[in-house]
Amino acid sequence: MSAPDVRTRIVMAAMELFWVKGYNSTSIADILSRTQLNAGSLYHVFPGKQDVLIAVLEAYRDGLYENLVDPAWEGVDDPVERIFALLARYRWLILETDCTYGCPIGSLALELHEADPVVRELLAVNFTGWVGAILRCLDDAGDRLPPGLDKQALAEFVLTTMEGGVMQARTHRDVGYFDRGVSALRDHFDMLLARAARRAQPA
Amino acid sequence: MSAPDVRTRIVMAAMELFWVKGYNSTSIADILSRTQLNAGSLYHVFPGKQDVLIAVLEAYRDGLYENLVDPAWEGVDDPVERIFALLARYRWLILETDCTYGCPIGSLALELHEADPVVRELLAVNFTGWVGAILRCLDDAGDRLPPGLDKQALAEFVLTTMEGGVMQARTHRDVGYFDRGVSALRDHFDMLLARAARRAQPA
DNA sequence: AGCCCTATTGAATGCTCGTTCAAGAACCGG
DNA sequence: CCGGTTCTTGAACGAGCATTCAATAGGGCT
Repeated sequence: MSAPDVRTRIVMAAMELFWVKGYNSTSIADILSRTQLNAGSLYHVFPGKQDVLIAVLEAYRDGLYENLVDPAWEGVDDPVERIFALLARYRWLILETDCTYGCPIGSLALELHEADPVVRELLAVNFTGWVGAILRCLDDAGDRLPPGLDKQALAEFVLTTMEGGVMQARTHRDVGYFDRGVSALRDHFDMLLARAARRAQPA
Repeated sequence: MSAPDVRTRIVMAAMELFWVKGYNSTSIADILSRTQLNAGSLYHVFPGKQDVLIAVLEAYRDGLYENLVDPAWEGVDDPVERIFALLARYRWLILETDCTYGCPIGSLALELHEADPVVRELLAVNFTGWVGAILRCLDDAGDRLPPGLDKQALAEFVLTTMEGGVMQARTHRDVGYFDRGVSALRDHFDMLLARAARRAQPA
């Protein structure tokens, strides 16, 4: 319950500000006023603004399960349903933000056009972590999915569905765009599950 | 062959700069040096920077078929193949830019967090136009697709696949992410076409 | 108390940005 | 060739930006 240290306060404030305003549109002054710190304190901990971004991306990477995946999977055991539970969590975030929600990683990935290699690598790692969580579900689904299915590709496709749905929902300010994307993915899974069942049934 | 007028030169330069560097990272000075114009000339035509953005988005909207769709569809008549021909064009763009390609509209949609209503509407209209082109293909495919299929949703799903694939390909600097997304969408279409054929065959 | 190292303060710096505007050039109808 | 309008020039402005740093405070050790 003790006050978090300076570094943590900065990272948490920057996390939210980068998410709401984007990286370039967030000034150091924004972070300072939000954290009630002075410029020197920030620059004592971080060499520069980009290093704050790096710390934010590391925080997303390290908090993936704790902050996003585990809450979404609470009370959901079926591996396939876990995938859609995670997507449902994003739907909730969209509603909670009046359809202004944007995936923090996706937004940063598209905003930073000439990103430093370290930053780009962290963006990629964040995507890989997310896809890894889905991949775990697909592995757990075992032979309910067709044999020979490229599970890595399918896991990436789930991320694609989320990112595309979030992007369109925000642009149109309408969850329907997200819902229809998830619905299409659901059809995709249903067809895959049906195909696997058809092969398994006639033993 | 005569030199294009000032407005056109500005819009064309801004189109490329916004695409390469993003909106916020492109300065008026960038546009001026690229067009060899002076500040006064730009401000004589446009009230401000945002109006340049609006003109750029209108140009994308108005040039959708001429600059993107028609070239992609040249020599491709089958409506379903036209969808994948359009995606193939994006694949080519990704390769042409060494996997740094980003959809101009998608990038702007995620970069502009607190966008003016006019700008947001134009972003939405651009998406709608793109989806409309896909929808036309789906309609042309007629009863090759299952009856009762939500074609609007499927068309949006194609956009989702493109945006998600482009985003991941760029972040990982690897076309494979785009290819696997398209491949998953191909599977999706194959399964839909097979389902429709199964229903039609046993007359 | 005295010392040293770490942490904080907040004004100052230099830069870039979008935008303005008075002055002048180019154009055109009569 | 004149008068009026449109377009261009390019310096100037003020605001906001990331970053620096000398001065100061705090905390732990002897």
